Amino acid sequence: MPSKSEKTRQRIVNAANQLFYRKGYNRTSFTDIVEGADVPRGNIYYYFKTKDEMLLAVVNQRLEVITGMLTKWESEIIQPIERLERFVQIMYDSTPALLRSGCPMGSLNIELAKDQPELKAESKKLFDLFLQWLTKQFVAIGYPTEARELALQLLSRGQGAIVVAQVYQDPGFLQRSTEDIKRWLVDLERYA
Amino acid sequence: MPSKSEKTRQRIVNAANQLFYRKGYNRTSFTDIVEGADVPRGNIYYYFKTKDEMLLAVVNQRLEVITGMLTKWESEIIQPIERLERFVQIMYDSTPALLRSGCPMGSLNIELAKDQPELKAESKKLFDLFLQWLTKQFVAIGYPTEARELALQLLSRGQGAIVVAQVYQDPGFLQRSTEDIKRWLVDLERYA
DNA sequence: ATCGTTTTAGGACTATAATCCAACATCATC
DNA sequence: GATGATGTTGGATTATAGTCCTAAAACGAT
Repeated sequence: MPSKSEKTRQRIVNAANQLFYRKGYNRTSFTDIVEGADVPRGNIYYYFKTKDEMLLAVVNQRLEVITGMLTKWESEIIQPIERLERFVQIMYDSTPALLRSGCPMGSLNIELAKDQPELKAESKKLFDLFLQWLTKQFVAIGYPTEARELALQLLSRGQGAIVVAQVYQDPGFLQRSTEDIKRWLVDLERYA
Repeated sequence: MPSKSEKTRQRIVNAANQLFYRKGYNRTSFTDIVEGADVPRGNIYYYFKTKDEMLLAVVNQRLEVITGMLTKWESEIIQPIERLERFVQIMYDSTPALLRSGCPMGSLNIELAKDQPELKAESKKLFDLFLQWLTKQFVAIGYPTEARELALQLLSRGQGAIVVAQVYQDPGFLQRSTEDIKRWLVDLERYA
């Protein structure tokens, strides 16, 4: 059972996670987090000394959640092509959040890449995790040598679609893009 | 001839423009701008009352520069397909800046889309300008009905390539992506 | 040269952010 | 149930950001 303290910590990380996504890292203040997590002002510093530390905690939590998701997909979905389709599908399923706040992983990296190299390195791990997993799937459908490049291309397509869909608040574009990507994947598998 | 005051204003806008690109809008302070433009602290408020106003000025300047560029392309390049290729080429030519700070238009929109809707609407104009121009070119190569969708796809591909190339600091990926896009364009024109 | 307008100049003021602290409560263990 | 470790609390402190103000300098027109 999680201790009371552990639960408080979780509340803080959850609040920070959501705020970093919705407002961006730099525009999120400790006050925001404290209010979001409903913990008294000073208490937060018992858990995290700096805002940077909070980002690490948030990224690590995301990494865990994503790892869990990908592992689950690998155990539940037998065909690698269907795993890839599942990845694309989740993008489509997240349309409302993506239109509102963009890609949680992409927008964070873009924000931090500007001039916060240490934090960017941290958030890049999210990309690495997906990249590795996607690469593995592309290997499995028969592209041992091009797998990594194909994984990068898949990420690239996803990121592009999300950015444009968000700029134009256009769920239709996101839908058509995800369908395009799925067609591309199916063709790739067919002609492997 | 530009008056002295006009030149000062320009220096301020130029400094802000560069800083907004390199550090992002929210992480750029008035102090940064004042130092970058080398004007005394208080003087800046003679030109811009708020930071928001500065963003408007920066966006407007960018719009003018881009309009000039696109107009020039239209007068100098006869074939619409070559105009489109030129658009892609400029992406490739900007590799170092894109790897460092991302897409000036994309990253700005992503940053402001989070929770600054008025400012986001302003920066969206940059996308609109490109979208309109690209749409016109796709019409010209024979896609009257799908022109806008193709233009969105082109923007999407560009944004995705830049994001991934920046995350992985990979100029090669950007190069391959721009080549892919050019091939796609050429094929589009061929089978119009 | 004078006068009114524009521009310069630097510091003052206010708001908000991040960080720290010292006293207090709670809990596990002996 | 006494004691040390763990966690809680709200306010205090400090840094930084954005905004404003007032006085002086520069400029342009008469």
